Amino acid sequence: MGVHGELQYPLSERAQHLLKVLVERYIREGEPVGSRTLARESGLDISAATVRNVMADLEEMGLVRSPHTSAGRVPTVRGYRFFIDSLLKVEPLAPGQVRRLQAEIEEAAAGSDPHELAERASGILSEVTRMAGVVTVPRTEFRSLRQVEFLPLSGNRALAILVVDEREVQNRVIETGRPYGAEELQRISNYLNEHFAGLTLEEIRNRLVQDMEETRAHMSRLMEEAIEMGRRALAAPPESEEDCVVSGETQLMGFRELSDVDKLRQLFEAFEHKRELLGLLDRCVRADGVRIFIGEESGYEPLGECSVVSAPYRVDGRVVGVLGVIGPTRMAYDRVIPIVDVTARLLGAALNPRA
Amino acid sequence: MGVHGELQYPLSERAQHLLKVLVERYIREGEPVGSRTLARESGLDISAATVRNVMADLEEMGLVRSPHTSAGRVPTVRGYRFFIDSLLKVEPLAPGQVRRLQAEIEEAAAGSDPHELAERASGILSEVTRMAGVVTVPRTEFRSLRQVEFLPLSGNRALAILVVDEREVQNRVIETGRPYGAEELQRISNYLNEHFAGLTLEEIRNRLVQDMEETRAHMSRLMEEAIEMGRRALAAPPESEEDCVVSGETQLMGFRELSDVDKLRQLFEAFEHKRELLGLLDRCVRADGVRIFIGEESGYEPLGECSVVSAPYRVDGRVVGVLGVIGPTRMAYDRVIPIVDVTARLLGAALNPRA
DNA sequence: TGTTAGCACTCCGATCTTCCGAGTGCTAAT
DNA sequence: ATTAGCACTCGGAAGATCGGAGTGCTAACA
Repeated sequence: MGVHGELQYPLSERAQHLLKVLVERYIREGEPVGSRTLARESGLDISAATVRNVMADLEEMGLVRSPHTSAGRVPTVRGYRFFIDSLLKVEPLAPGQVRRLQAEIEEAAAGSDPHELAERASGILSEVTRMAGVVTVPRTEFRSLRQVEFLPLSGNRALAILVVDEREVQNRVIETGRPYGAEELQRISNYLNEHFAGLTLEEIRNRLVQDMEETRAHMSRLMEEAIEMGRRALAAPPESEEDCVVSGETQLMGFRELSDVDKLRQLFEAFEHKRELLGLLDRCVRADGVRIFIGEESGYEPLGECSVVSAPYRVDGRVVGVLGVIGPTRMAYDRVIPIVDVTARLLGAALNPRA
Repeated sequence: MGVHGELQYPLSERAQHLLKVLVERYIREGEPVGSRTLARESGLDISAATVRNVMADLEEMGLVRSPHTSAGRVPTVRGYRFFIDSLLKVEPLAPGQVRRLQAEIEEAAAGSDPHELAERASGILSEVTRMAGVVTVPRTEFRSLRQVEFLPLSGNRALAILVVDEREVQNRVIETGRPYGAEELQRISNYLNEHFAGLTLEEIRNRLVQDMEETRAHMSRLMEEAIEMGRRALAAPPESEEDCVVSGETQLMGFRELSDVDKLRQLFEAFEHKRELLGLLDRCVRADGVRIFIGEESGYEPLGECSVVSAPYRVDGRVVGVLGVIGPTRMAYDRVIPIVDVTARLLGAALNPRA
């Protein structure tokens, strides 16, 4: 962080303090802050007129603006940015809160498939922040295959059942080129289970390609078919709109700044087109911790009045998904940031293969 | 139909016609209809004053009302009811439309699990009606078991995998009382598959209870365990909020009558608490065809300004689910009713076990 | 008896005005 | 550099006005 908030001119201690108080107050009250109020609130022994001078500077730097001549000031996107990067100090979440979250996440993780888990996690985020929660379904690439089964279907199709990691069952219909009988399929699954159970899906995928090329010469018919079948069954499923779960959108209807039905509609439509959201969230997988997009920073029009606070979550040190919270730009970042941060860790932990 | 719309006093032909024209016009334009307009629009050679007299009658009977002294009239719930039950004639859907729907439904049905199918169907309904679609996930009670497998999990738990009807795979974690090994479980599934594959889940459930009681005496250990395991694996899953899928809620934000953010919020919150919706939809499984709830008729406050047009869908003659459309009371019933009707049939057909 | 023209009346909503308070920018004094 | 003072701006709330659409009622008419 920090790189975003660089300013041409350094800001005096006092100006920074005033900006901080202004943003905090605006977040709390939702109304433009006037010089008088700010002078009083700041704790500094300073007159309104002085504050006005400072405000003029801040305005020139693009950190605040006034909605009209005779209103107070509100933070601009840059103002929020600077506030978050340099002024905000985030308290760690109270241990009690952490425990509560942990309990909820673990309960959600017990015996739900990944999609359901994402739903639950998103619901939890939404409930505790009173804004919208968003969670991507955890990637299963790096989790290990426990067992695979094939069942014949009508025509040249078969049903592949993958059991991953004790918990999750994926099933896919695959084209087989010709009809296979149950026993044949049984032999194929035996072969695959023998050779690949315990490896991660990704490893298996690589191995399959490799085996195919290396040993093509002295491969038995069975092996060949098994490998082909495995390839089809394990082919990475297409990125789906369903990989991104949003919930608690309704919460956003409570905010003044979103009381315009048209804006609201745009926003909600955005939630339906999850592909864009996915793109946005993807941008934060490289970041190590919490990443924040303020208003237009997301580069996504309908989120103009909103901020996204997001964090990747990991299993075994690998990023397998992203979660976050979407709310009005004017949100209590100091409260939301640690929540997102902790939830990401907890979700990762809950996903870790058990002992 | 019909029983709802009984009136104390019979309505003259002319009054009925005027009511019909009024409702149609109101649905089209969304604004109270005045006597002058109505006189012109009715096609009858009649003066505005006469219309006013008729209106007074209709108002007394509670079929129309005026929002305020000097506005035109709008239909009341009873007015809509009478309109739908007695005045509306529904054209069957154009063959082209039917084919389009059919194509979409069948595409959706191909290789999706029931939940996904419900989502897709709901999406289709929403898209074609430009209102919100709602679909309950089809019950699997009456579909036949194809195969069952058990895999050991850690602790006293096992994973049960049920393959139902060629297409769908359900999996559940069950408590087993003691740890079981893979071979043991294999024998148990073999036993169950041998005896029960091909029967419907419900039949199996009954048989299991029956077998348990009848043959307790001369039952082998294996049988006993297999039956107990089967019982657990097939136990009816609890009714879940997820059994009801709503989509396209956003569409509702376009309607004038729902432009109040608070109302809208209530409505959207209602969509999140699907249990109530389920209750409402359940009330229409006994009806044979399309059933309509107008505004307060649903008995569900947040739907006050909305109507629900719903129909059960069947597989093998049995109702396995309900689908419908939710929109403003002022909706084009003549268009929506056949769509819901046809979609229900098509969905049923698409769910029918293939040859 | 049912229909119609005429008329006085009501009420909504759009438009305009007024007015107050909050807040600003600027200037001059400290 | 800071402050008090002051003229000025602007938004928004609270009326005031006004036109139009539509009504109910009455009296005349077929």
